[in-house]
Amino acid sequence: MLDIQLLRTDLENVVRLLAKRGYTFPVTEFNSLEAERKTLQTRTQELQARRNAISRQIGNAKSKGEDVTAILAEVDNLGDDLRQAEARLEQTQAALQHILLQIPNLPHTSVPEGASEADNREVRRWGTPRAFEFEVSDHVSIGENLGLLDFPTATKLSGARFSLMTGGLARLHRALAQFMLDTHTREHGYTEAYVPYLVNAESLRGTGQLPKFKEDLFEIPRRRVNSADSPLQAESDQSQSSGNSQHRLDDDNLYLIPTAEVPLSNIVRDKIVACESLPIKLTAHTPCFRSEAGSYGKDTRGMIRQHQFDKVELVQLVHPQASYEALEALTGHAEKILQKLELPYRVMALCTADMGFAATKTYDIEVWLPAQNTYREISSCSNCEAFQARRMQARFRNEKGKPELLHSLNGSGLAVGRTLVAILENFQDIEGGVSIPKVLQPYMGGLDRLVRRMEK
RNA sequence: GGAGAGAUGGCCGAGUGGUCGAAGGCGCUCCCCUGCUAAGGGAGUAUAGGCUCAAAAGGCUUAUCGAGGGUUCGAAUCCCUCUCUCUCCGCCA
Repeated sequence: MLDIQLLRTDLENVVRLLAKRGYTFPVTEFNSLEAERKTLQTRTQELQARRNAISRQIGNAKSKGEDVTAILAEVDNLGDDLRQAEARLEQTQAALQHILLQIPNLPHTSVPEGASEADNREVRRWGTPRAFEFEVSDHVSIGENLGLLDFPTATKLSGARFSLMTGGLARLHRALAQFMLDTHTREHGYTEAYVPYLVNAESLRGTGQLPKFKEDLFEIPRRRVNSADSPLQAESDQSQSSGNSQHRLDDDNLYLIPTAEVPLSNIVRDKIVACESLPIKLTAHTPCFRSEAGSYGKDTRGMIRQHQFDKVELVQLVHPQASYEALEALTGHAEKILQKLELPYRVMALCTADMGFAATKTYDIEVWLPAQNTYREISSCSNCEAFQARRMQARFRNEKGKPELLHSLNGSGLAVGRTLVAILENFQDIEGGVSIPKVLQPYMGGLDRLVRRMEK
């Protein structure tokens, strides 16, 4: 969420910056709502002040045993006026809030301007793609030929975009997650966390998935007893507006996390942490769930795009002055994993058009996939500045002792499934085996190669 | 799932309709006193808004006592709904 003060004082600049990322700010609507808000708020507060003053007067008079009927007559119609003003103000503020929650973050000055992902800028490359002396297979063929990857059965169990791994492949998957966690906790100073995989709407609003990207999420409705058949309940239900109770019902639902960024970042929601406790660096290995609505036909083969995938997430909550430095460091932490695994990759600075909703600046890390003969995203590292912190009311006590919004960053370190894909494809051999990167071998009980087991 | 008890500031805790953003204590900050230490005295110490001001300072003002709604001129206090926490019973990895 952007600072509404900024919209009031420097709207022109905000509109210009948002246009860079292809977002058209509803200027007229905002201005008229804002003007309305101002009038209504002033009037409401005046009425409230009057009510408070008169009530105080009544209290005074009563304590002295004086007659208050004269004063009471004075407030006769104040109540209605006030109620009306309050209701209209609330409506206007809700409308403003609605607009505010839909506005993406402003791009940082260092972000390349662009119209599509084609305008992303390569920052650096690491490693050299291996030259194969045979025709490479993709991870699906490799995994299936090993007898360790089974999409038809996964489809039987759940449907499209799920996968089933067994044996050495399942273990390799687990080894990867362990290896990543160990590296980040032991070498990069992150604290490991175990987090809920189901979160409430408030948390998702905090990190920016709600309200705008609801259709990307898996929603778990809370079972509620229908109280309509209980006459006692039904009666009390009528006292509430139906719109309100509907709203509450929605808000009560839980959602499967699309990324551990949500639970990790929301740890500081509604908190004011001590300045000395920054930076807070957290990592967690979790499954992630995405409905992938709107990606029909994209990456339908294999485990690149799944409804459920594992990821080791990195989150940092930092002092505002340190956030861009932290973004470089965090990206480096994710890169380190690929380096240790000896997987070639490149780092892309996303252009204004390709960045996520909450980010001011994002680096994507793309790993080399021989079968696709291209680099594919395996991590996305973003600085959100105060955008999420403002939604979450996540603050720290600054040097002057005043609460100030902190900056939040997140990045994958890394997507486990895609890393597995990269290993299968980059380390395949001519016999259909896959050698296991050195750093993973201790996690595999010393195993150095996946091979097809002889059928008995 | 059943029965009960709760939710107040950084923490503890008082407050059952009026001047309460909230007593008292602890903690913290500053000042005073005291060779040092210990003890003592004083002052301060929530957050988010709005209006005003060129800005800062300041001034005026609103909201917030788990959340939402209601009653009332007036709600931390009364009523309703929900959420969460704790205790006991049952069930369970």
